Amino acid sequence: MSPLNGDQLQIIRDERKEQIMIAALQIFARRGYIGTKLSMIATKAGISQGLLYHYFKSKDELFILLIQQAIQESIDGMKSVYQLPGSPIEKLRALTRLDNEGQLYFMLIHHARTSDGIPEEAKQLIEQYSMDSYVVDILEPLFIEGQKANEFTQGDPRQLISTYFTVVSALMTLNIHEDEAYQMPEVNLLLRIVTGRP
Amino acid sequence: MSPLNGDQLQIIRDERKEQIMIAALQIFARRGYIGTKLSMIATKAGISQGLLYHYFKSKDELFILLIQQAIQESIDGMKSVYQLPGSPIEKLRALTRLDNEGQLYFMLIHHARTSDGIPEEAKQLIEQYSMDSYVVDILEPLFIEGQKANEFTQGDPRQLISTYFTVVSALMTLNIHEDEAYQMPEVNLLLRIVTGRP
Amino acid sequence: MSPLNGDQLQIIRDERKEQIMIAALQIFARRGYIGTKLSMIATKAGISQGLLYHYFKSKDELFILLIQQAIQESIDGMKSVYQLPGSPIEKLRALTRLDNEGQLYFMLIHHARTSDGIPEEAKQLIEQYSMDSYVVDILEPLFIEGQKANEFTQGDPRQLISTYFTVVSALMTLNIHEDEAYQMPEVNLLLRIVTGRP
Amino acid sequence: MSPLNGDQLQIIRDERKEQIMIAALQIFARRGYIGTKLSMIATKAGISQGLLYHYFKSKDELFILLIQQAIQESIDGMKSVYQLPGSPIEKLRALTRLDNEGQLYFMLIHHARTSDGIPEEAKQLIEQYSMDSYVVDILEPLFIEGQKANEFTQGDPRQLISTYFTVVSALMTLNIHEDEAYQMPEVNLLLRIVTGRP
DNA sequence: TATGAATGAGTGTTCATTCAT
DNA sequence: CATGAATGAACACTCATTCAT
Repeated sequence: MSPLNGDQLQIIRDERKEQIMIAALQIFARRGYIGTKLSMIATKAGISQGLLYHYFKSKDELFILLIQQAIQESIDGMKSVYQLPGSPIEKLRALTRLDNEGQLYFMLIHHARTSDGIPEEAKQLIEQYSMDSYVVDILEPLFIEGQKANEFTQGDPRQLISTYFTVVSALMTLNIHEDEAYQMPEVNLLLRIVTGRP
Repeated sequence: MSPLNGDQLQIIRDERKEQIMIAALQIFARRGYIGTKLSMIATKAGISQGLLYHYFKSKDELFILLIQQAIQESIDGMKSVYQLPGSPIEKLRALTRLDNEGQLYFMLIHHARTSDGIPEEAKQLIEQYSMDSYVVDILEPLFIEGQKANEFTQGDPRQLISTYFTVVSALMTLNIHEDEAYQMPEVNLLLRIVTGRP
Repeated sequence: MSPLNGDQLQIIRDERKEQIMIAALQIFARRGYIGTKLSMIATKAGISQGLLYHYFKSKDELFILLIQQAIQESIDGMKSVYQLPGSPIEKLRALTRLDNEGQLYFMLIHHARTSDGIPEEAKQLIEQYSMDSYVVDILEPLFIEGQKANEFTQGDPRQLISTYFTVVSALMTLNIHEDEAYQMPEVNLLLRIVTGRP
Repeated sequence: MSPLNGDQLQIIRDERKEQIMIAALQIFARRGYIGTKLSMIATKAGISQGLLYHYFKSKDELFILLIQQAIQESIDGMKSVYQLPGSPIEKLRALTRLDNEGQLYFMLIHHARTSDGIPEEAKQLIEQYSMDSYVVDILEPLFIEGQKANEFTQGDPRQLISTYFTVVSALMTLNIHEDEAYQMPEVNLLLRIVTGRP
């Protein structure tokens, strides 16, 4: 009945898949794996629950794909820091102000790392993507440059990255909830960890 | 004539109750409210599931009691900072190194604050225990003293406390998982937020 | 393109809902609220237990809907007495011979009135539907007419209605069980309460 | 340790057993078999739940014993009608005004007869105690005498008894609930069934 | 492809019954 | 005898997943 050719169909399929994943990301990131019901995702994506299973084999698969995407986006984001303008400290400040989708990816990873009860494969993906092998590697040149320029405090740059990244990562989770009580700290206060200056 | 002395019975009851709450704390803190099944708590406490209901009316009640305890312990912990020896900075450093149970309480509160699906009463308890009214109030004298002694950076002490506490609080969650990847930062690095010095 | 026409779907839904309610009525009426397990209803309706929850939010809701229906049917039945042929005494005789479904509704109400452990809302519905405000009001003209025609005994018609209705109502409960021991009385014997004649 | 001899112990035992049965009767009669929890009986009897099992093997046994007692008391009550003073109609009027405990027994039997889910043995006891073989047999001489004295309406006395007894029995259930809506009918109105006179 | 009805395994909770003291 | 802690087999209800249409 449909005159659409194979390619067009594939494109529609991919768009629909992307649309579902965006909806899923928002809910998984805020509610965690167990707290997320497929009905929520379906409703947010504007489709029926059954249709989810035409695109994803299971809740697990959908979650794992999101984790993979989150890891990839996160790595890409880190790498793009070098394209940002300004001095090392300015680059880092800009990196710290992630856009909303970036924050969701952070939260998703943070959640997957700190919760029990998530799919085993997701756990393993997260483990592989350890800070040492990715984030720290990527940011090391920036920090070394910053230290040379005397913008950053001295000491092991890898440990500095690790600490800073951990703090920022943990704070994302709070920020996304717009929780008045946990006031999102001033970026400048956080940067003190790296700069060692008021 | 009575099979067991009333006092003895009460003591046994209290011990058993405490034993269940300790088990529950460990699981709730790590897995969150929804992710925690009563069967897990029962198994961890070494009792049957049904017995839980001799001691607690419901999962909600158990959770709420834990939240109350967590808040109380947290407040007490904060207040005890003034009994610690040393200068303001040394007091704060010691406070930051909480014992394991303290960390679990932190995680529990952190979790309750950042998750959906929590019992309404628990939510409200957490709200009442906002940083402004408790933590910040309690720590304000310490920070002002630190600023006078020029150990702490200048600026609004309340904002400083809020930021530092938020960061430490968020990091507790990671530390408890003994997650090698998220390396628990050096306390000294964190203190830079407060001291403004390397 | 849509798999099923919206109207068709709604019809199927309504039929299925009706089918469940009929099954539920039979079991609730005989076994009472507490004595009725959802598995019984599901089995009788030929569906799975989980499916019940696509049509009714809870056991309570299902029960309350049945009570509402029972009250409505009961009122409608009373009102229809005036469409029946014959003299007042003949009309009343016909009304006393209710069909099977009518009897189930009577039993349901009877049960809800005389049992503990019923949902609060159901209790309230029953209270509102007190004899005074509905049944007695509706039947009063019939009884007054019967008294004028000298077919009914003299005295307060409202009290007469109340008594007669209470007796018939209580007897329904027995009849439904096809209990040989409690033989359903001859209608004529019961009518003596109203007529005051052999 | 106890200096009590065997007989005294047995007496105490029997008293305690009776005390439990009285408590059980009140609750079973009002709430039915399923609706009655052993904890309710224990509380009402002022003993612990466990102690129930020193006197009764199970909930079923307790219920069955009560049914047996109810049947026996009911038969004895019927028989005692002949000791009452007055004419047949006055005797019947007095019988209809049962004391509270008698009403509870009626309700218990009524409940057991009209509910599903009660122990099989209780069901069988009730069946054996059919009206034909007991109640009707016992009351038949009274009714025949009443008919001879022209106090009662003519016709099959056994059917008359059956009807009257059924109506009274069903009404007990309502009366015990002190339900304003179901107004307990005037005894005189009920007696019309038997007398055929206003 | 798309729907939503349908299923069943699993959760929180209750309660008759048993048991150590 | 007497207690109340302890158990486990239900029960009401939820939700990921399947399936007929």
